[in-house]
Amino acid sequence: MSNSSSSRSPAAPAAPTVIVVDDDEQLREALSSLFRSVGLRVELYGSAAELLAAKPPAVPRCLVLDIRLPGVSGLDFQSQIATSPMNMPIIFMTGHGDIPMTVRAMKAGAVDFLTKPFRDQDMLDAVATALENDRKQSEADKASTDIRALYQSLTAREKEVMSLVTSGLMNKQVAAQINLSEITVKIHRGHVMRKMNAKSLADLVRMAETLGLGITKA
Amino acid sequence: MSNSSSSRSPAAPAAPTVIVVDDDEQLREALSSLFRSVGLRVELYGSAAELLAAKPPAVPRCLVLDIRLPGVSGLDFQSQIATSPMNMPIIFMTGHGDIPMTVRAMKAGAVDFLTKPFRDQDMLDAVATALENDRKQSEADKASTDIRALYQSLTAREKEVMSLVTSGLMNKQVAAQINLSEITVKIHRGHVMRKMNAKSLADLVRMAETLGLGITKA
DNA sequence: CAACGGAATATACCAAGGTATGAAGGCGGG
DNA sequence: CCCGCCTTCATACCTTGGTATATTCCGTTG
Repeated sequence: MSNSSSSRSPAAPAAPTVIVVDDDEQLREALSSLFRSVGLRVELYGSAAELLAAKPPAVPRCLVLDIRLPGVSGLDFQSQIATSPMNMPIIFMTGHGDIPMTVRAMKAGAVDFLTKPFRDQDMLDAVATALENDRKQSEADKASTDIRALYQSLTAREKEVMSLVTSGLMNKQVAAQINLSEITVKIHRGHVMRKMNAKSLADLVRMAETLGLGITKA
Repeated sequence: MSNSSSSRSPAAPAAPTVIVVDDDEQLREALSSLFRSVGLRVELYGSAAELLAAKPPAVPRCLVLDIRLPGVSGLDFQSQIATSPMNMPIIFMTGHGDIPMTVRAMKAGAVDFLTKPFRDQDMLDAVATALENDRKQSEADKASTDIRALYQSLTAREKEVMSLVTSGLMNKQVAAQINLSEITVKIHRGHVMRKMNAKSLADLVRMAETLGLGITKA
């Protein structure tokens, strides 16, 4: 069992994937072999539309994209993807780019912007950075999403109590604030702790921070 | 002309300042009048060295800088300033820039990278963004610095107790962890609350977050 | 050396947090 | 209509947090 061929283990980290979108098939193939040579998975597409039609791979992944694409431009595609669930780090390539284009891409969060011809190592460095960013991002997203799900399982009152408690008020102060008896606040508070799966008040405060609670009504 | 010369009010928000560094005097003057026309303070320098010799103005402020400067390059100056106490947002200008230069500047956090000739409005927009960034940044810095100062006033034991308490442990658990009696932990804890000026445990937890406590020894 | 502050501990007391049991009213869905 | 859920509150009891007072030990500094 020195793991070789069959890798259907559920806890497998899933090989990092690079998605290449370029209308030049030769370049696609060259990039594909470059990336595979360092152990990365690769998906190739000739246009943005093809990519959108496909199912996005598991994280970590990133996009390597020519700024000039058939159909939408690379920059437009960047803004499009940024607000979609398959948001991922982007590395641009260009043959005839200009500075304003570069600035726009970088402002919108591109990891790098390489001019053709580029050195293989520059591309690999950019991809490594992008994949690491994606890993971190999806990790943070998951934590945030999980907490948000728990939070949504709270009733309106419970959310209210959680907000006040995590802002540092004592039970009696919370009670006065929302016109309840202290004992009722304690009950809600207990429910909040259980439902949020918080093992301590410190825990709950950190969750409230992640949720952005308390900033809301300032 | 209601308020012109004498503005020595202590709580004054201090006019936002744009610092221009360019070896072309004509351009300096043009930018100066542009910025003053929208009510901004301006400081003009012919080189990076001149700026470094001067006393940096109060926030909010930002730097407008030609990429090609006498002496150090704009990019080198950027890395230099980034780690210095007078760190501030930078907007680059260039007559003969290229894409790799642009990418490097943007990766290093430049707010914008304008090619000469640029439209006045583009410059003003960039400056407005930069000043807003600087305001936010210095606000966050100040909060963090204040908390760090309070934290440094704690004794070694108190720091230890603060770390464990904000990680969610009960007094008795803290006591067991560092081999103390519970009563002693309570005393240290009380000292921590007073010294850190925390009005509640929630407060203290948030401060610990700002300090990056608990991540340290995982 | 003496004084001082940090650290540790104990006893005692009070305030606050937390849970269990019981009970009551409102409101929506089967 | 009845059941379940949310909400509210009370009494009782126990745990935990927080403070005060007092004592001891240690190391540094005037």
